[in-house]
Amino acid sequence: MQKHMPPSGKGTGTHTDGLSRDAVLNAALALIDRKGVNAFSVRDLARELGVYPTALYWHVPGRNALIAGAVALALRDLTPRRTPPDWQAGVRDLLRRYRQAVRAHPHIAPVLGAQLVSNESMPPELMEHILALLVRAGFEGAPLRHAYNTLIAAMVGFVTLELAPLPDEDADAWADAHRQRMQAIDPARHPLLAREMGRLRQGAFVVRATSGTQAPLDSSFRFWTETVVQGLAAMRAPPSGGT
Amino acid sequence: MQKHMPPSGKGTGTHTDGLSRDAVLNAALALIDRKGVNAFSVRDLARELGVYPTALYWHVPGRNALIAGAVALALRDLTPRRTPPDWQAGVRDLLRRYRQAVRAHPHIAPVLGAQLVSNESMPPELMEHILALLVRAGFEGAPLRHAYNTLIAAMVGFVTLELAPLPDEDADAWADAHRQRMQAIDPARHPLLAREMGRLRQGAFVVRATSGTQAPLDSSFRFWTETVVQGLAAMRAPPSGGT
DNA sequence: ACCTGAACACCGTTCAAGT
DNA sequence: ACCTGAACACCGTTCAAGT
Repeated sequence: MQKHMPPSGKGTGTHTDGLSRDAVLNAALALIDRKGVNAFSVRDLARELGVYPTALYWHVPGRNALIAGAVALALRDLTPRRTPPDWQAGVRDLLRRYRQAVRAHPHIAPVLGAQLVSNESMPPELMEHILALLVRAGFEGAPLRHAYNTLIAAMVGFVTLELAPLPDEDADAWADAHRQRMQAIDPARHPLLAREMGRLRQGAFVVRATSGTQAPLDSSFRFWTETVVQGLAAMRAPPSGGT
Repeated sequence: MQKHMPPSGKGTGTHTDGLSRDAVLNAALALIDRKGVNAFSVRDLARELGVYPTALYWHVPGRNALIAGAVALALRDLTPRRTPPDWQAGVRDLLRRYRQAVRAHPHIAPVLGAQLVSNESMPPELMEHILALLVRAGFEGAPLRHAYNTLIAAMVGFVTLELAPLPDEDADAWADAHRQRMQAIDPARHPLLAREMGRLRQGAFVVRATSGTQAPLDSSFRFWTETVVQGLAAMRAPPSGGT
């Protein structure tokens, strides 16, 4: 019944020969950092560790768990130790820290966006911290849950898109083709798109031909952060009449 | 040089025997709807079409293109024909329509969140429409680009998380384990999380044990939408002094 | 307890060959 | 123009066996 249960923390610790769950996950994260999640394979990882592929199954239930564990490592030091009194500063700080953490391991971005729930990558301290910020902002009851969902979506959403991987097989070929496609936009049918093309090419989702890894969207990220902070501030009280 | 170029639209059209790029992509979307993107395989698709796997390569360059094309199909009728005069209503409508489109094909959510850029899934009409809304809201110059990025992230972000697939192998086993994990939260270390547990289990990211497919987060989505609208409204003018 | 080794049932994609 | 058919170089995971 009870498998995948390594030496229990204490014990051994003398020789670095044996694999250990931690060593495996660290190696997995390193490999993902180099090749991306899609190209990440159990067999590659085993090769890297000088071990038969099946040896890994002693420490970890399978490929998915390897990825989830690696992502958890990447988010380990994300949560701040204290909740700042100013909730708006706290939100800004949270978004900034999350972005920093993912930027250190850009290839995990797709997993965070798409499989957030299915792994235990998200530390409970982070969720507690988010709730604390929102309680300080004055949310309670049902709206607290909605604000919680909103803040998590805000934290993950922008960064997932910003760091989304471009096709890395024939990277240059794709980039050229994409640039042409964008330059070929018909100004008659899409006037605004054509007019703003110059600016959008600098760094706009879908239009850009580079990933956020190479060309960070710093000022758009700040804009995003302010939008969220202002929006949450406005949502604290029930909408005051009007249209 | 020029491959993957089917009959050119006109012509034939008499017999439904030959594959045609469109038939292939439609079948791909149907298969993805049933099995999810991860489990989607070229060989399965070929089997379904009663054809050798390699036959598909005549109509489409490879697996990635199959997925991108299928996603593009799912977003085909997303863009509204006209830009409403009220930009706030337009934003609400856009987010709602996007969510509806993805809810019709929930398994494409991960791809949209993570690979938005790399495929041509995003129709140019949609980008034009987004720009039109934001111009109506009063954005121009650099802020227009930032608002564009913000609105796209807002459109994609929440829905990607809401419809993120849970582990579907041992679904029930995972759900039970996850519920226990959440129930075991230590109230001493995570007081707010423990206190709000009852409400959060109903439908909060990371905490919930069901996907948005089965348990939609309707009211949180409305909250999200309002937050974005209010936030954008606040960002139209430069922040007016104050702390 | 931890790893080897063989085996199973798959993959995506290439290339040459058919019609 | 469009598809067959064989082949290549991979996968993740199982199970029994070793030590």
